[in-house]
Amino acid sequence: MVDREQDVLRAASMYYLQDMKMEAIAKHLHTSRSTVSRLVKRARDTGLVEISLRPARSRGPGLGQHLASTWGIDAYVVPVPDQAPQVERLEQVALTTARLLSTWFDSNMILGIAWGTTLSAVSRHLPRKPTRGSAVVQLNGAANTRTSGVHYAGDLIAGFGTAFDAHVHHFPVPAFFDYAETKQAMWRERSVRRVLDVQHRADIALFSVGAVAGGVPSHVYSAGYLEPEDIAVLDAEGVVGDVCTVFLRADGTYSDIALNERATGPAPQELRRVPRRVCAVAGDNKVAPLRAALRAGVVTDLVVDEITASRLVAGA
Amino acid sequence: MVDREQDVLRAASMYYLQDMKMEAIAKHLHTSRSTVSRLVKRARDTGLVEISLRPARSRGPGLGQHLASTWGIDAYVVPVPDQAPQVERLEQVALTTARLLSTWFDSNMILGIAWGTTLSAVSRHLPRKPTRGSAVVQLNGAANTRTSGVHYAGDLIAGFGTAFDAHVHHFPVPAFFDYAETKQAMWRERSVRRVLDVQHRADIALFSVGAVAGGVPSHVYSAGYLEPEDIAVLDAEGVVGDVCTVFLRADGTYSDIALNERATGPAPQELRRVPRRVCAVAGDNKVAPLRAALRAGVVTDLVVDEITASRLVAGA
DNA sequence: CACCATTCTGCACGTTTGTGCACCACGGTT
DNA sequence: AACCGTGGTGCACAAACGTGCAGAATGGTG
Repeated sequence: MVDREQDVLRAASMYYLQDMKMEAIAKHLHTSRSTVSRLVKRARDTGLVEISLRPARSRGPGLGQHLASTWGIDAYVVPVPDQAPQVERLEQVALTTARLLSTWFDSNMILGIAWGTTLSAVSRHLPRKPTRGSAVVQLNGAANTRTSGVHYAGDLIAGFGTAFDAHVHHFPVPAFFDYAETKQAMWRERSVRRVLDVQHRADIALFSVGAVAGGVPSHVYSAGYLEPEDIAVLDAEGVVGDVCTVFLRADGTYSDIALNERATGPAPQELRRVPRRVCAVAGDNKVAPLRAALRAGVVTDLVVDEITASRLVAGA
Repeated sequence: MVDREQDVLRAASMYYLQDMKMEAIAKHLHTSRSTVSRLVKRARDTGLVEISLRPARSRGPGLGQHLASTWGIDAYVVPVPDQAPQVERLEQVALTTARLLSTWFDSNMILGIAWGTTLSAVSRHLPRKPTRGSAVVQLNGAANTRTSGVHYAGDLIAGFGTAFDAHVHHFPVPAFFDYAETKQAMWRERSVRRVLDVQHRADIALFSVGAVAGGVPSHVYSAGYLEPEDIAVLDAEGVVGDVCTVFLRADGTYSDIALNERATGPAPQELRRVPRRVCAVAGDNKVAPLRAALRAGVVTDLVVDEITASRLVAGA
């Protein structure tokens, strides 16, 4: 066979665009129906076929529409069983996010990503969609006192990179500096500025929110990034969670929180320069930080499971 | 049931985005599997679900890629059986065009359309996709010496209008004026200017090409729009076909063709102001005019069947 | 209230699609 | 040349899906 991929394309086109039965396609391609089934599956897996739903804002009333109009965002509410365990909710949200992302991201674009439990789940579900001239950039540092974070955040970013055939830009700094002065100093270094520059040109940012308290603890609070006294200070300040390692209060404010001077992620104000800012959230303990993030205006596209969404609306 | 459409959405989301079996979805929705099958079908029919293939330009070599790189366009080559009759080729191209169009067109956009056999076929395959604040505008007149053209072109445009819930703007002029002076005069009228103004703001233009000679004769030449002496002049000028009633020579030139002074459609130069210009073509006799249209640079997105595409490439 | 028309539902069945398996073709190794 | 691993194929069966049909729910009308 001269060109295998050509058949994948033809099969997909005939199947999805022209509603032909696999039987008929098989005859056309001089092969068996089973092979056509496999060709079509392949087309889906390699991201050649994109299946998407129109976002909530253009639809009738409902949870999604409510979120959309209340916050002025596009909301994707993922249906989940009524008492689904947190893990499953996370998994479904991650799957949906992965698909949406792969329909949005394309050649010559730059994707900025944070890291954490949610993002890691997203990366596991990414379909492969080869692009050209695109890049993936890490939005905040990952090193802490115990590890360089290279493996954890590195693998994560690499996952996005290979899914899209994108260049990857790592951000080799700790999640939090110990001294704000070090950050100031580093931010003047050209190696760091290069990464910051790529971040500023990002077309899409993908992140979740971190919760200070509750069920599945965010990496930020559990992996030795913060000292006990830091956490005590956060409590005192009324912090409910973070976006890209920048801490937020319940009302969405974040300036004058001391720790943010030492954080490496983009503050909401900077983040808002990215045209499309996708936030994927699942979990009861993330309701409060999610509301804070919405108030801070950092979200343009929200992917959230039904249960979390209804708690968000209810507790408003 | 409080909200029927909500279930359509949930079902589609679970089925397409989360790969759940209909059985499982049925349990969630407290209904039967058959109902879920119907919900999902409805989601497809109402355009809530969009299925699309990545265009040729980002893919490997092949007919589509060749067209894409030769002409700098996005090409969608529709696979058809080797000896498919012209009608079937047209039908398949129309189906694919209809789908693509409905993924591209959205709220607050303006769609300009020509008319003819091909466009009529496209309108038959349009899925319903309700939008808000959008409009459809007729690009060229349709009246001739025998009918006002209102029914033919009118129904066609209405079809697009209802598919998208869009306002429709008719263009109540003949396809060709008998005297160029009349056109000049009419173009100063405010009723006409209003339509021209909408045309100028179009985000997408949809048209085919007309062929002077051959198999399925274009409406333009067969429905009494032109007098025999007009056609003789066209032959003498070396005209191979038309785009929106503007005639083109094989090399894509069109100025100084007398008849174009009396045509009502936008000339290539004006047409090129529309950001996305979709051309749907099927049929051997349309190869020459298609090449002329490509040379004139009026096409950004081409939908064409495999056979026509290969003749285009071959005879270059 | 009774009536009809319309729409929706679940069932049962036939159709369409997915996949484990055995097999074959090919290129690289020993 | 014999060997082996990888990736592809068709078969046959199992799983998943679509749809005609008959009956239930809904919503006007007389």
